[in-house]
Amino acid sequence: MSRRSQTRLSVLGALATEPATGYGVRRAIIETLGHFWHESFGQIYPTLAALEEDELVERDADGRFTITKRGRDELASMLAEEPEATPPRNGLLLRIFFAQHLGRKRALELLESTADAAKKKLAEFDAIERAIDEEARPEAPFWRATVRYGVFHARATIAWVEETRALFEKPRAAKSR
Amino acid sequence: MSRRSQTRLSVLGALATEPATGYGVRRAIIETLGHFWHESFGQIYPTLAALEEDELVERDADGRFTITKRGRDELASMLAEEPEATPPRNGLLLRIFFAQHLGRKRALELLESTADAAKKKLAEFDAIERAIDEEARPEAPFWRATVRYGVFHARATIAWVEETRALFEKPRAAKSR
DNA sequence: CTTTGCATGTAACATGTTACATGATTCA
DNA sequence: TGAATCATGTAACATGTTACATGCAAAG
Repeated sequence: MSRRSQTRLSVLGALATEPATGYGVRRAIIETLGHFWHESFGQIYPTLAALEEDELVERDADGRFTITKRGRDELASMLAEEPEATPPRNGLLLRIFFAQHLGRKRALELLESTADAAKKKLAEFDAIERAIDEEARPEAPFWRATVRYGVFHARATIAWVEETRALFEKPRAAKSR
Repeated sequence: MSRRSQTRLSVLGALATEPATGYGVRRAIIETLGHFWHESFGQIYPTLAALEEDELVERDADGRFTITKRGRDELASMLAEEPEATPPRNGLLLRIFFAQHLGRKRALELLESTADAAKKKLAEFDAIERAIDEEARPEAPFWRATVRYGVFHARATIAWVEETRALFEKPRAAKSR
């Protein structure tokens, strides 16, 4: 059962903040968790149906879904489980690892585009941080923590590119056969 | 076609380094890429059969697979593609984001176990770095780069936990930046 | 009156994991 | 002899994406 569905968790979490339609759940997830979570309609609608079946959510008169008491209990219990250790699959590192077959020039280009993407994210995170501060919701510390995670890791990526660029530019060790 | 199989890429890459049986491919991937890549037998065997069908690999007398010339070309071309942007699904951040429903104590425990795991990884990365230096292979700069990525990001996680712990322990002081 | 956004849903497909079946070889 | 490791494979299942079909309502 290792790969229990975290879709349920994300949907219940979204509804715990605010009742919404299926469409609205997706929008909420994109707007708030977009940088580190993703759900598609093909997952959300069947999940909502299953949650309703289990009486964890209810559909109100407007067609919006509201989380029930049992739903909140279930949410708390799912949150308490250890986060699923996603099997690691980092496409960037796969390419760097085999970069000998890619060539130095392309490898350097890959590094640059990685750094550019990280810098773009940093700017976005900065905007999100300010938005959270302005709203001053009770959830603010938690939301802020997720954004800060993004900031720390984007900076780590940029620093890694700096170091790695130097490593790749040195002709000494990086000569391919 | 956005979700092209990167299993092919990892298997071809492993065979470009050294011919191996299906079992050996898996072992090679675990030993070398284990921290940022994963393949299961259920993927490897059908992938090897498909690669053989496409004449990208050949089976030699001992039953080991060897990459062909076409296989090397295909590998180079796959490496040149932009890394797949894996839909973001970070179970830790999902829990942190909804941590209001989890409780402060459990949230802090989650932070601590995250930091512990990161510290353990740092030690492992350190050992791998030294092993790479000792072997002195031509691939060393690239292998080293992947490990260094892990180091930078593990450190980022530890630093983030430090900051976040403070944020959770006294939610009033949410002004730092 | 047409485009855009809201809203729901499904079917086909792609991907990937887990559990199992099977057998050979190596080594203590 | 018995355990561990090497080795191959498949079937059932879980998960998730993409493309499509459908329709309403608001805005321009």
